[in-house]
Amino acid sequence: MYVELRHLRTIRAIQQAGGLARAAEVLNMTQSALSHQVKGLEDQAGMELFVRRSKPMRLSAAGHRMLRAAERILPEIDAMEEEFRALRAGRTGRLHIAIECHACFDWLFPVLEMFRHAWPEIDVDIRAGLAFEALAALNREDVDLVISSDREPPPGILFNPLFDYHPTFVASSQNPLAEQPFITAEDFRDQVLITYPVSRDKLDIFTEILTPAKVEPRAQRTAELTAVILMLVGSNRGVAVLPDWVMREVRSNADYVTRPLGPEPVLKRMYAATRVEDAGKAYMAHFLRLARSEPVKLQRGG
Amino acid sequence: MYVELRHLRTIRAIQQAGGLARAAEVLNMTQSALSHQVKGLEDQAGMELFVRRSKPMRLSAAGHRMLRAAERILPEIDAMEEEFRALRAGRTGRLHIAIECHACFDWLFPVLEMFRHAWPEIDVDIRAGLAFEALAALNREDVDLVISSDREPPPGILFNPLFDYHPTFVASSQNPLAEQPFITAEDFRDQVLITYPVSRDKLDIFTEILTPAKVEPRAQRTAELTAVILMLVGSNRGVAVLPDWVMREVRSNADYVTRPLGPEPVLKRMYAATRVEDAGKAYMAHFLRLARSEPVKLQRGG
DNA sequence: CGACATACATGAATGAACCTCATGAAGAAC
DNA sequence: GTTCTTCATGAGGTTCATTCATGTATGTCG
Repeated sequence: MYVELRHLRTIRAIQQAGGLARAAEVLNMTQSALSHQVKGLEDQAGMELFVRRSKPMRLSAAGHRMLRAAERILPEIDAMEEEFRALRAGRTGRLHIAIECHACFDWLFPVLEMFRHAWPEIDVDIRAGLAFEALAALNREDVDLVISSDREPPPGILFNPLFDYHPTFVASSQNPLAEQPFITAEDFRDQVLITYPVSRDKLDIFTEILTPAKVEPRAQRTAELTAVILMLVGSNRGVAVLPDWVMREVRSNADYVTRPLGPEPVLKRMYAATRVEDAGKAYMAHFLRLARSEPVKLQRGG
Repeated sequence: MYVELRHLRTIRAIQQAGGLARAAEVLNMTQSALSHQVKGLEDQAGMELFVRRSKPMRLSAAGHRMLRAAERILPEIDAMEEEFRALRAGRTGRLHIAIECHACFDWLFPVLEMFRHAWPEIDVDIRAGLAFEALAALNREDVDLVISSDREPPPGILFNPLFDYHPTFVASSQNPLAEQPFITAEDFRDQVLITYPVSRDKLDIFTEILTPAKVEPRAQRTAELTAVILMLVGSNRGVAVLPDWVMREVRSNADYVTRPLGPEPVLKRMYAATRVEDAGKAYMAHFLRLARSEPVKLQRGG
């Protein structure tokens, strides 16, 4: 039994138009075509879908069952097609974001909140968990945007610069290092380093400082949340290196000291990686604009 | 955009099989056919539904949207097709019943209850309201069975006899007519007659007694429910004529008297009208068997 | 790094499915 | 009874999905 949407449309049209000839007009076909089609469908179904005793033919019991299916399914199809039209028009789309940078939650949430208001139809999501191989996921279209500070764009991927930041040292004000004007790799030998639970090549402190200098901290422990890391640092259980914008709240707090990594301060750039073919999309451009300006405002405001 | 179920099946198969070639096997087509089809579908959609950068091709964002539609719609179709198979096999069907005879609720409910257990898949319903023109509704396939005591079967309709019954007079034991051995038309001249709220040609007392004798009762009032009619009769607010099986409960009650209509008792036959083409159906035969035997048992049991 | 295997795309040809046209039959309306 | 409406039917043409044969790109293994 090979039912097709065409058949469902026919069933519905005949019911609504109250007859085969009228339905044919609605469907832009000849009455003959519809008659043939109904006959074929009834052959497939193995039973009569219409009662022909009275003249304008009417649905039989079985026909009513099929009408029910039609009335469930066809609106579903219409909705999908409407969504595709919107998709083509660029009014809607998907923005699933992967973040390689844990601390980015800080500014990403406010940005997404603003974005959602401007583009309510866009399917927005943050996909944690696949921090690994986020760029591959971008290529596979598992996600549509990756927040990253990598630098070598693979082919087909665009790295849109967002803003610059300083990976910044933070410690308890009781920590001896609080005396120094800046912090170097060697200073970490005696420290417990607190980081996000991700691989070292995703952590600025390793990629920029420790790994090049071949220095290993005394110990390393991890915490998921920025607030937890700062709490541990505040109680002098260790030191951390976080992007400067995270320091907003602790800079005015006497329990903490923040210091640049030195001697010359490390400067890194945050990127939003997208597929090149998404570059032209209006909602994508809007998101990038927000992601460029809002974090900076937050930073200044703090 | 002419989406067809074939396309939805394709989308789902490619997703499940994890690739076009494998999906082609599942769908019993060549890989080439599927490739052409996907291309056509993407032309229709106006965008790529699959990502071809990596080798086994995968759904794009838009493709995922279509997959969602497929996963909603295809089970719906499968369910319908399964139902049609069951319909062809006679395991299922529809049994919508119209009753021209109000008092028939009494035995119809127990019968339907038994029937539902034996044929749980049959779509059972009682359609009140269209007591008028019930036979026309049967022809239009609005209903599948009509409980009636008419006698002239229209072409295409089968009148299956169920059982015979006596329209029986019932009154309060305080009513003077309680003295008589039987009741005639003339006896109603001084009585308030209580009936169901239907036209006179559906009421035995009129068709069999009063109309032929051209007798009009003193007054007529109506009540929907048998229990209400009996209550009114019991408090001597009027008299009624009901099928004998209804009297089951009141016959042993000293407040009531029941009398045959006379001089020779009126005998009527109850029928279940069906379409001739439904005659062969197993569930229909089963229902008729129940409707023949159960009311009689109820009558004896009472 | 080159050879081989795998996976998808393409083009022409075939054939089935669907549509139209012309016409017939059977109710329904007058 | 005549006429109008409504659906059915058959032949013929066109469209469109599928197949076969082959090309191309990607992934994999020695």
